[in-house]
Amino acid sequence: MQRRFRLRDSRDFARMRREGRTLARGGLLLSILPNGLDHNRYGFVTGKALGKAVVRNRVRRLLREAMRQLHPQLQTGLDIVLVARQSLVGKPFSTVRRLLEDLCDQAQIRQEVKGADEG
RNA sequence: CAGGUUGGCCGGAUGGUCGCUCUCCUGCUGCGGCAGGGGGGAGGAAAGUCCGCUCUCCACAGGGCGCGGUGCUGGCUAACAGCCAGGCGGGGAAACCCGACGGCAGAGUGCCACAGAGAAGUGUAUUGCCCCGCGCGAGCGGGGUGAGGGUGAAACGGUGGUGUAAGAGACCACCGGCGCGGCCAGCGAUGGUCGCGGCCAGGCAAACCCCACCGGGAGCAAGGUCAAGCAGGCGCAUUGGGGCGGCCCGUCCCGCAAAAAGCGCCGGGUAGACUGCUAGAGCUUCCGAGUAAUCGGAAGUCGAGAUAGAUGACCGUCCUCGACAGAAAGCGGCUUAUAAGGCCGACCUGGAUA
RNA sequence: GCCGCAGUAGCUCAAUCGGCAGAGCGAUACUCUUGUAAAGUAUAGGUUAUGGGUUCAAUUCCCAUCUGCGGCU
Repeated sequence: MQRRFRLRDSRDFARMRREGRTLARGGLLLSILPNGLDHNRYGFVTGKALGKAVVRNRVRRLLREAMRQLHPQLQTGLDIVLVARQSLVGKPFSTVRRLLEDLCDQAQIRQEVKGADEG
């Protein structure tokens, strides 16, 4: 996940909390808000309630990898924030990936990809 | 061979594809970057933040009081509450392990609940022992005494004798303990030995305190440069305001009456970029000094630098099947957490054999 | 990352200079009532966060650990 695709400004996070659309499933929160740019920006929130630094790093890396694989299929011009909850700790990558796909389908931000029949 | 003590090392290995971050080279560029290739990319504890420093700012970091820390001795170190060596005390048959280990006898103050006669003062007397007086007698009154019983976590030396009405360091011998002095060994803590003394002195300083030594405060979110942005107000001449963050002295800065500037307080604005930022008390090997910690020298070597915060995903192979755990300025320690096990030493005890 | 504070009964808090850990609310049982509430009486409830140390004796003093909370850009 390159730096220009990261969501970094705390005011953007605050705007997301106020105006964003939020979906939740299985210990994962997905918030979406249009950003007016020609690309997407992503933010990952892994708070201290998840555990120690190793646990938080692990969760964030899984989320980032899952989002990286899903990125070409998504609509552009969105700010997307993923918030991890306690129940996500210890889940394998396949579970996290499937959870994220389901959330994106529920939010209807996945573009129609021909020839891709996953899930 | 069996049992035990102790020190150190290892903290999964390897290959492919797709990604992340830093850096170098080449090319392109609309100077924001992009493409290709090469290289580096978490730990022994990175952790807790318990100590010590480097560094940065507070003008310099000065004296006294206060406050805090350390506490056997010598050494090592940039420094330490760390390490090494030694002493003393305790545990163990031994190897060895543990110890905040200055001073209640250098002075003063305080506390020692309950129980007990008495908890530290030249103090006390329930039972007991002894003497005197009274009474036919059981006993009662007065006095002496502190050994025994009893209480307690702790009770004012122990044994034997002299002495006495009964006794008691009241006196004597030995022992234990304490203090002083001499000599010997040691840099020293201390140990050994000889003599003298008073008869014996309770415990607690992780109780106040005393003594010796050390410590100015804050912390990389320190600090510096640039950009963007906002709104100003109040105080500052006589023994004024402030640095000084506990106080005082001393010292320094500003002001000393036009304005400006400066300093301080309150309020408002910003949360971006660069820097600090990683070559250092560095690491490896060898040689030398030292019992050791460590130090000196030579040669070689460069091993993270993010900033919503880089190590991940998938597929294989092998093994003894993988724990605790993730850098945020950098070091030296301490403490705590740690799977399956493996490897290399040193030493003690017992047995067997030579 | 750095700095600081706290932990006692189910909850909110006490406990002098170290000397048998208490109060209010709550809980349980009983009385009162036709019944409930209120009121009254009684009872239980604690490894003082955890583990060591000093002391005759520790909630208190010291050290380490765990948990929670706050501040600094």
